[in-house]
Amino acid sequence: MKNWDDLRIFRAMAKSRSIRAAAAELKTTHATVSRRVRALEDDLGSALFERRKEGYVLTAFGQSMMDLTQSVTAGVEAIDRLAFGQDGSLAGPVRLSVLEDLYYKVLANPLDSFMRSHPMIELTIETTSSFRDVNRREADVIVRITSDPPEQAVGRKVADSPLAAYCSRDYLRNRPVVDRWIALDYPPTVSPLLNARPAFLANSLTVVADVLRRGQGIGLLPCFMAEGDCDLVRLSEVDLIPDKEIWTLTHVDILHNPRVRLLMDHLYHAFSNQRARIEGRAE
Amino acid sequence: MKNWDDLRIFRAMAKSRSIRAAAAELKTTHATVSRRVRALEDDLGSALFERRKEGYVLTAFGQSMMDLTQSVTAGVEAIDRLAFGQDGSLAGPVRLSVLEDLYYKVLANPLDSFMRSHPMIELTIETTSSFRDVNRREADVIVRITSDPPEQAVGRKVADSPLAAYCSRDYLRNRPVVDRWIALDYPPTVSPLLNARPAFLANSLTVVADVLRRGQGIGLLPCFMAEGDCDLVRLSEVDLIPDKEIWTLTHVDILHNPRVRLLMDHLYHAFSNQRARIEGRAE
DNA sequence: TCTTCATGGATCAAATACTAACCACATCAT
DNA sequence: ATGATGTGGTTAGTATTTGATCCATGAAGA
Repeated sequence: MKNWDDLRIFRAMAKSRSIRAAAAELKTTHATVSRRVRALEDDLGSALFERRKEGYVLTAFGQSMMDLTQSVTAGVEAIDRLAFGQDGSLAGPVRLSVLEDLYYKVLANPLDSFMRSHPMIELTIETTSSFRDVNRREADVIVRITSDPPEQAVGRKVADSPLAAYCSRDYLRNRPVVDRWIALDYPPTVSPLLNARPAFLANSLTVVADVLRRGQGIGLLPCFMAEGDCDLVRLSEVDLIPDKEIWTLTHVDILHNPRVRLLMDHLYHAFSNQRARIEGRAE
Repeated sequence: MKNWDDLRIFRAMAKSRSIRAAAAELKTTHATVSRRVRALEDDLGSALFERRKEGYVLTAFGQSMMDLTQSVTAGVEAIDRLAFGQDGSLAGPVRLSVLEDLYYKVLANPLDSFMRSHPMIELTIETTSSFRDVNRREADVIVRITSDPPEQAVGRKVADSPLAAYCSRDYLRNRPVVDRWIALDYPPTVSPLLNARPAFLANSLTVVADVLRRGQGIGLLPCFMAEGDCDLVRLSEVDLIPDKEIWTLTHVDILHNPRVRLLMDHLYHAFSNQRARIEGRAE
């Protein structure tokens, strides 16, 4: 193979099945992707993709190629982690991935102080719903709400994240005989399911909380979302419902990087300080 | 990692421990190798090599890197073989690696006729003493004189290659009471060892045969080297000594390439036709 | 000692790859 | 229909990478 780097382009293209999407992922233009893919096909002597109306789709040969690039990619990812882990400097980048709601409700202040204490660390916070892969170093540290943390990752459970029922003071005052239930429809994060048919469904914790604040009904929320919110009241008649756990995670290869350690420690303390509230044991 | 292709340069550099040597292997210039290695070091953030008087030598980090590139290289090699095996065209390149002496004594005419029969095949014959690795597709087909063909390779044994004792007619006429022995000192290929202390040692079959032709003494040679040579006489008093075998080898991934098949078949027939002579059963 | 050879650094013109901008075409919602 | 959006192809100008060359240095040979 003339140019090993073409495999990087090939993989992006195979995954996104579109020249432009691959270009965006690779932070380049579609002209470059097009040219490099064609160069690779010329080099190998066979077509890798077939032009279809659904997009570029792998040929049988392309599929075999994709399988074989697996070990190449794994090697490159391991190299990236090795290099990052090797880096003993306190100055430099760390990337944190965290659910946006968790950032606002729990981590905003602690991360602010983290950045003040370590101004030489370039912290990138990626608040996202879809979780990043620590293997690929899409993020260096991940705060994940889950019940089973992934293999390969290392880290610690920093809190439980139970659910409780909340509503506004208003709603509580003029409470109807039959409660109106507001529910979250958002599988990847938390799954507060009810037998009652919900009157309102939203795929965002923020939206559910907002609707509850407006007095529209009763809803289940993770305690970190609602405890300490002066507009929301917890219904004491409904017990805490154990749900997910909160984990801080990283990869063993980069665990010894001092910036990763600092951030992991800081996160641990941030969660420790707020654990009572997050777990609904406030007051 | 910004550019996966830098790993190709890195590996060449690590193996040759010299910028210029790596450049030669990569068919580029030392300026490029120097730049790319530095670019990789910048990208990874740590030094890969240390400048010593013996040349560039891997740092501890570079050594770990080298280990991790193993799977990358293996993947790329598998890809190369897949692409070559995939190529169903009769027109195109095949590379054959064969010991120079074996080429002259056994394969010269058959390969000449092979090229005449298939003018669209670009046959590259690499006559070399050090054997090529079929895994890396340093050669597509290899004729190897060995007693244990390598794993991973596929092929067939095409002949035994026993040794016999030869000398010139001249020497035989004026034979001294104590024979002068001419011996080969060449481990990688054939190892005709004797208890008698040799009067002459050479590391080339051609040279040994030449010295024998000049009447300098008696020597052991593989039959393919001496049988049919009108200047050399076999000593009937010394029995045939079983030694190595001759194998034609390729990689399973490229076995179905039509050019590889044709060449393998042609080689098999070439050896079949001359088997009696090669195995010392001539006349 | 002096010469020869090979090594790697530095420089700049030439080759190459890249980006930005355009286009034509398809899909989809209005 | 029709305009908006997203796709990939093409091309011209630019930016980057490369290769040829010169240089200084150190090791090996005469």
